[in-house]
Amino acid sequence: MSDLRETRLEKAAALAALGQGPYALRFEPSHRTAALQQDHADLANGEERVLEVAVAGRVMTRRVMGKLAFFTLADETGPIQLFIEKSTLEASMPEDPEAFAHLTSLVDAGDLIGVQGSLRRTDRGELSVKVKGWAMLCKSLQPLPDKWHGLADVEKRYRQRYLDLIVSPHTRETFRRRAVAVSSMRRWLDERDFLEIETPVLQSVPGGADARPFETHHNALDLQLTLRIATELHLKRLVVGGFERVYELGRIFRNEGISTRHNPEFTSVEIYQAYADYVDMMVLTEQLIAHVCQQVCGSTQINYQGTDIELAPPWRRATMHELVQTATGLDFNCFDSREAAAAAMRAQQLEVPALADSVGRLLVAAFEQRVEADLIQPTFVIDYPVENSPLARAHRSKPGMVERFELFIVGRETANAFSELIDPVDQRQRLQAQQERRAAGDDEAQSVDEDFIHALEVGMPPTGGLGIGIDRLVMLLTDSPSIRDVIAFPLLRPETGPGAMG
RNA sequence: GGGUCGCUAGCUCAGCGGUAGAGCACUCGGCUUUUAACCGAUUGGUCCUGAGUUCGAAUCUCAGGCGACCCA
Repeated sequence: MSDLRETRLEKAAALAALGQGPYALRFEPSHRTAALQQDHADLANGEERVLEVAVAGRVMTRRVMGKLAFFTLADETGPIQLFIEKSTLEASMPEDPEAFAHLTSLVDAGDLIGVQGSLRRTDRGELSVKVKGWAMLCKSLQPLPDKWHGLADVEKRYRQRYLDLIVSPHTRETFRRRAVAVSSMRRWLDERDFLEIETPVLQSVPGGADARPFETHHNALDLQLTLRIATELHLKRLVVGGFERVYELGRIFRNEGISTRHNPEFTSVEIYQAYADYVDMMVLTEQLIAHVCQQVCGSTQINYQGTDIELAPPWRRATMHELVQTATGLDFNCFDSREAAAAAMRAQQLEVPALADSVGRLLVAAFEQRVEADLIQPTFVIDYPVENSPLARAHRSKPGMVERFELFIVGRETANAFSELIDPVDQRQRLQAQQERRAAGDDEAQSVDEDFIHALEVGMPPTGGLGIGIDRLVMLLTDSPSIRDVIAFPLLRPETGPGAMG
């Protein structure tokens, strides 16, 4: 390992002695490789094209055979072969009579080089740059991952993502798609007069979701602060302030476990539209996600882990009550006590969580156990019990319920929306009930944010609000099984011990 | 938090109670149509850690560490 590094440092010194860097200031490529591959697809085997090109990239493989060598050079768009002939190279580089020996002995796989030459398709049909000049751009001191197996160690893929990106075109494509998803989402919202306004990450009262926050401290004010667990309460303050369409797409932090669907920091977009309700938000959700899917995948029909998914609107809408009744035979409207519901659930071999202290919470428990995982095609699950939704408005016609939906795709919660609660008296009671649960030991329960209540007392228009988990959406659009596949640098335990990489 | 599996050369892995192995990579030599190039040679090890069983442990047992997958 360190032998390889020593050898490469020696080669770097040899290059420096030849006036070749090894860390060049700049290089001007004339083309990217994918464009060359595409534009010269018609070049016949063994033919050469009268065209001088300059390309830059990383040397991926080397095959040296006497007085002829083949390298593959990859730029961001992909690979192209270098056809390196001793006689040609040395005839066009009179300043270095050993140009071929230098190129083949001082350039290793992993180095970044620039080459210039003409285009030639080899007898075996590989489009190549026939090299007439070369320059070292950056000497690499570390080996590339195994050229055949790649980065087989999953952990190393996340820990050293740069290596994963170098050797895995699929990983590059995933992050390219993520960028397209985010930018097309912003553009769609901007075109509809939504304003993106940034709200604080550092908060003294975390709110807007049931989750444990990360804690931190501001020295100058000697103030305990938490990282935000949602953007909801500040975006609503902006609606109170008169912005009728606002959103924020950004990072959220929740102090919880790590799984294939959870990373402690993740990205959400929250969208608020004044004078709208949750039915309007359903339409907005399906339009927005279908649009993003079209932009990213070129179609609204996609395949996720072997299952075909159709994202063209309209999507199925079903109440939580109906879904649970269909799946379990239990009609939760009929239960007049928690015990009655619990007994009926046990009769169906459903687990009855001790923390679920009401019929509504049991309904949610039954939903999670028997329905959620089977909601493969996009489905709006509508009308939730009030107990679990302290920021959603009471249902217009169903007592004990709120106007809320969650969007499920491939069995995963992907979006959450309400007709927002704008009654400050009701809101205070709901948050106080949460605070009591908190005092009783539920550390995911919410607290009372007095300034937020004050804002509601100033008056907020009827508003529809929506949150979408960007990471889970990107997983869907990139066919990724784990959230770690769509986060460039997912949280990992730091490496310790003598081999630690920092 | 529970279960299953894994940890041996830089990488991918074999070895499962008796001298530590292969392929690739690296280094050196050869080679003008290769693309996992090929041919030859040389390098390269805290077998995750600790304790135990044994004449003898990479191998068996126990504990711990780290990771992957599944479940909650």
